[in-house]
Amino acid sequence: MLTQAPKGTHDILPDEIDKWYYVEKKFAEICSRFGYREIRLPVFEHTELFQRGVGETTDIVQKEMYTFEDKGGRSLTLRPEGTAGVVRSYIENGMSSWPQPTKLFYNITAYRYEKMQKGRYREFHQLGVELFGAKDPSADVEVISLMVLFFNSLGIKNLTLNLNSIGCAECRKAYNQMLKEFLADKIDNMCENCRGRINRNPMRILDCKEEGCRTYLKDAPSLLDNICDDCREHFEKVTQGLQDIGIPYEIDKAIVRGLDYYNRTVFEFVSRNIGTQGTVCGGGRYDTLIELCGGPPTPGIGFAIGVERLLLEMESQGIQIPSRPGPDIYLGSIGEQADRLCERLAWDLRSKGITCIKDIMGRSVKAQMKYADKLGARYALIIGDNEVESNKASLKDMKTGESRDISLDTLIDRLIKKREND
RNA sequence: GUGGGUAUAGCUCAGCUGGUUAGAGCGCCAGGUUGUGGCCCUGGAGGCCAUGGGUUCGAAUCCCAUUACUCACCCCA
Repeated sequence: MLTQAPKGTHDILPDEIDKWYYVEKKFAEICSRFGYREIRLPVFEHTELFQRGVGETTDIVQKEMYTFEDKGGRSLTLRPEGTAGVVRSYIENGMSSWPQPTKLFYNITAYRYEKMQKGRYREFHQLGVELFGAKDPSADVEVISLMVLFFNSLGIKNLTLNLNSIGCAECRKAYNQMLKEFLADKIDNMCENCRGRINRNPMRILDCKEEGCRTYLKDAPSLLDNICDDCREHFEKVTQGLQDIGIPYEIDKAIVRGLDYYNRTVFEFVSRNIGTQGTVCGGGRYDTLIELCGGPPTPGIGFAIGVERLLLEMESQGIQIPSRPGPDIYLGSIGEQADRLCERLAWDLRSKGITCIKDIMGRSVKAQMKYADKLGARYALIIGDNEVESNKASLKDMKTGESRDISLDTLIDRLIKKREND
């Protein structure tokens, strides 16, 4: 236990950190291209926020939250997702009086007490955006196009964009009634899960994968076919907008999204080759959430990308991520005098912005060269008594293997010049 | 929460139906004559065989439990 990371967490080691930087940087870049600015929020919030914001009936709130009491007796919860916190901040900081719309993006860890499997962790990373104040369908299109551009910029192909509209509260009320009537004579023969859902959240029944239930559901009315005129028009404009810019999508009447706050447009990007947890990205519109949390009535829309799944997908597509170059130079030394000289040289080089590694192990020249090679150093310099005397040394190019005598006084200038040429 | 699989060196794995000092490759460290990496060669370190019980003359190997990892259901990013 002492030497084991908690279940569902994982270390990101130096060898893989470049991938993370790469993806995060790309995301920030694309977001700012659309005018989204980054927001950083606390890892924990008042438990109440998630109960209200995510929804009491959801699996997340009912059984997956990391909730604890602090020493002041407050009930706090590690965020299970990003939207609720952003909404809280939007209200608390009066963002409704900022120039509208408010466009935010974030890069967070999130926490859910879940049983692990491929692509599903208890601590996981999400990249997401939230757009407040725009109810127009073109906001939906913008957010979706941002994601597509992001995936494209990473070279990811073959993700399916699944799209649906789950209508507004009005349509859903009417639809739930319709669904209940449709199921009235069937529900007793359906699975336990469905029987529980019939009163709590009838729509979720459509999601059931049980063979038996599926046959009963074959002719069930779909929500999308029964949404109100306003919602229908909204959805049609969204699909039209996507067609206008050539973004392919599939209508999937089954996606409902597991969080209560969604309405109208919901969508996800799904992969077929990273296991059963194939949803790389999920999101949708939430026009009542801000008000529900105590803010002014404000429409909103957003999505979150699961970074672990994104990286899995990139790996499965064989996408190479450029890794950081090695140090500009390795300074090796033999003996105490030489080491002192290296110490000064290293300081000067680093002060000038040159990446420089010097020996601190007191190893043999051969061992030092091997080390320089493993680090991927561009150049290597070995300082011994002779070099201390003459203030000259031979600079070795680790790529070509060629060496050249140079004066130590000109080392920095030379390295800067060489780096520009590379 | 339900079910399946797995657990031997830092990593990837051998170790057959129980038999004495537990193995390989990679990695790490050190050497292969004077102060220079990659290839090659040699040597070394590193394992209470996940933990705890049992069966047996004898267990890494068989049985049980625990824990962890993993995959699937559920749900989701």
